Amino acid sequence: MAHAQLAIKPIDANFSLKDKIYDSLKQAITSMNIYAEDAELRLDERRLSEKLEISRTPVREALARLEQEGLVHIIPRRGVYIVRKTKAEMLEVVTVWAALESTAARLVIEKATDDEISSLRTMFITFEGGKAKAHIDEYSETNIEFHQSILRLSQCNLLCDLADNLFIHMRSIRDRTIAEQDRADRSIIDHLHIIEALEKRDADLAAKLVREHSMNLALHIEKHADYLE
Amino acid sequence: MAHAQLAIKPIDANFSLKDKIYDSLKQAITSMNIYAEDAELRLDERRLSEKLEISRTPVREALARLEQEGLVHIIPRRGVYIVRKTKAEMLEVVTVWAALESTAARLVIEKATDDEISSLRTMFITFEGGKAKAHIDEYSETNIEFHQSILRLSQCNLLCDLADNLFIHMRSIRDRTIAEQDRADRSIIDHLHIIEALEKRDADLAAKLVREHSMNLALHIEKHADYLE
DNA sequence: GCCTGGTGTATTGTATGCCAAGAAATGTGA
DNA sequence: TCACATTTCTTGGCATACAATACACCAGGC
Repeated sequence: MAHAQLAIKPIDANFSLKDKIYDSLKQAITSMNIYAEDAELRLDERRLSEKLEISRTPVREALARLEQEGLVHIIPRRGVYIVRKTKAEMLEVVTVWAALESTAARLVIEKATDDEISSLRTMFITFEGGKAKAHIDEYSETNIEFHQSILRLSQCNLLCDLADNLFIHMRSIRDRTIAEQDRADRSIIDHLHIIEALEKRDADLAAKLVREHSMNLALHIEKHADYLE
Repeated sequence: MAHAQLAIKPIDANFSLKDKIYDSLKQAITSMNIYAEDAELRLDERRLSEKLEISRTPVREALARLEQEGLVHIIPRRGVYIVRKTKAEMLEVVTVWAALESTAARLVIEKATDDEISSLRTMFITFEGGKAKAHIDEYSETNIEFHQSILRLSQCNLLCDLADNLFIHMRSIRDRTIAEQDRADRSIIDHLHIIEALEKRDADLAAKLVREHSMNLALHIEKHADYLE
């Protein structure tokens, strides 16, 4: 039903072009395939500002933030380039990711309710019994959701934020890391074991399983990710 | 002996005001006592640019980076403020720190030589036998050095960088966390145990000891850091 | 033909000016 | 005197102008 008064929205006064551009660029960068051979890694301030129909200043401030975050690299007087992680750097990302999620698992055991933990189970019902083969795409999403759920349930914002940043890089190569079917099946089994450890409130075991699960990804990258230089 | 060729250094062309200001401000912020009641948390773009004798633009870009890093908070049209962590946030910092250093310990065992590990011992010779009481100031430095050494020996840049950022916040309250003497003595004992675990190449034990050592700091903050709001 | 140096253009770095939003100060009426 | 409106001042947001550099291209000399 319509109100009799003019429906003025509270308006998000936190709208600043700088922030919008930051979000927009971040979104654009994370959703493009950085590792394609023909990927355009150069970012042109002027073209960006023209395309967004604003001046260069807020664009530059957004780029400064992205550089601090490690998504782009600014070479003075040369230009702005989207960062491609080397294989070694990607392995570091996964290693730190493992550290963060493993600690998150410990916190989940401290802080999450039984219900919250068991909610993790429900997201895998579709895939139980090795049906992952038929639904690899969906599974890829569920997989991500699972890991993010653990971080969320840890109720540690810093952990979530840092992990999200790392995840950007992992996401950009996920298509090539889950493609193999036995890896998907294996992954589901790992996840179920992790959930069991959480349900038993066995912090050491859960932390260990989470860490090993992530480090398996590291091993996989080490062996097969030749596209990372 | 002098070379026959002209020794031209590549010249650090990475001089950009933006970066210098960033370093300068970061240095200034980390070395001030943020948690003093009379601390001036407000940063004024114009005053800064006048004091540095440059324009506001590079200052703003430096501030944008500092915001992304979490050291300052920019409120649109209101001002720039140095961030004071709440107690809860500081606990998160320590928790994540524990996660990172614990993983670093594992990596040290994988990657460091026996010599590198035993080098950790030498920095504590001065304090052995409970002499920490007399040298608390020096010990505080050594303490920091120890933790940073572990990170360095892990040979994981990402781990080091992230930990350094967290350390900025921990450093700002360290005077009040090590002040008690039994904490200093206890700390040395912990460190020696950690070194022993590293020498035995017992990854699980080392990781556990490092984590617990850091989490003790969390407990201490939880109980005694009332100055954090 | 290749190297050297100069020139022009594209692009980034920095300075500056104007504008709008908040905050503080001031004025005004009950 | 107090509440509220108005003005003024402060301060950050954004646009734009100018300066400096990198790179491509070209011409001339060896």
